[in-house]
Amino acid sequence: MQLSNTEEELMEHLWNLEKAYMSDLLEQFPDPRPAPTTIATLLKRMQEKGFVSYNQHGRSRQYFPLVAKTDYFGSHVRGLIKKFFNNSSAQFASFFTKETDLSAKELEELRAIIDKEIERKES
Amino acid sequence: MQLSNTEEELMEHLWNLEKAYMSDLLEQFPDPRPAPTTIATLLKRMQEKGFVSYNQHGRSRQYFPLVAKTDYFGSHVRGLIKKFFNNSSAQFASFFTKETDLSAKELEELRAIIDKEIERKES
DNA sequence: GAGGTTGCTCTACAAATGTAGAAAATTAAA
DNA sequence: TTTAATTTTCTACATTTGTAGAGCAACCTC
Repeated sequence: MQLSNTEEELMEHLWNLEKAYMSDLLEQFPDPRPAPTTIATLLKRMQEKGFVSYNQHGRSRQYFPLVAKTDYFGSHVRGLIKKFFNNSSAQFASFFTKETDLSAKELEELRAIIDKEIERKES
Repeated sequence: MQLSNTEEELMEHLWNLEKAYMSDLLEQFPDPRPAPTTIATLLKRMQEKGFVSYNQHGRSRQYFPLVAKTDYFGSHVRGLIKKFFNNSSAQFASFFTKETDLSAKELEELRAIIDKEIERKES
């Protein structure tokens, strides 16, 4: 099952913190903070969906992600590519570089990454 | 407002066809086809959300997208980048190349694209 | 040890989503 | 022209999402 939008936002915070108590998570939200019960509900649903677990640490729980950000994100992107780009990563990459307006520096950086990848692949 | 998942799928077909009658759209779906009323409902909602319009063409309507795929997709990706990569395209690109397991050929292709972009930028 | 604070579960409820039947209107087909 | 298929609107209903109060248990504080 998929995370909903709000759940995803919460997950982001959890990925950043790696481990967190309710209060830590609550703190992460910008000012008109959601009610603590809202966060609690979300965490519960996320547990049911298998994205989050916790360690009972004294009185309360220290939550942590069960799914790595890279995994989650990777499958997300693959989904997009499949849906919009006929499953062609290169087609996507092409679109991406053209459309997202990378700076010269970013482009250089990206090329370096790719070169490294190519090298890695060759060995 | 955003398209929901099913709406997005339908939109995909519409982008592919460019213009389409109900029946054309219905045909696009793999076998356990949704009921025609389902498609109709979706189209209606998509019109309300401003993603689709139509020309009354004789008895029925020829639907067409109001939003270009590249625009829709671009803002989608930008959203992801913002949410997951701290708004850094390069960070995203790096992740992308590392994680999506491009083939050697795709990597070469991608590098060519980037080189071209760099060139374009320099001029 | 009485009262506030925190974190949790349970319950609730409005809005959005996924799905489609009923019915009307139109048209194609026999 | 009677019948059958097509397209649309309306209505409906279960599920999921966003949001949070009520209430309870555990703790902290004086």
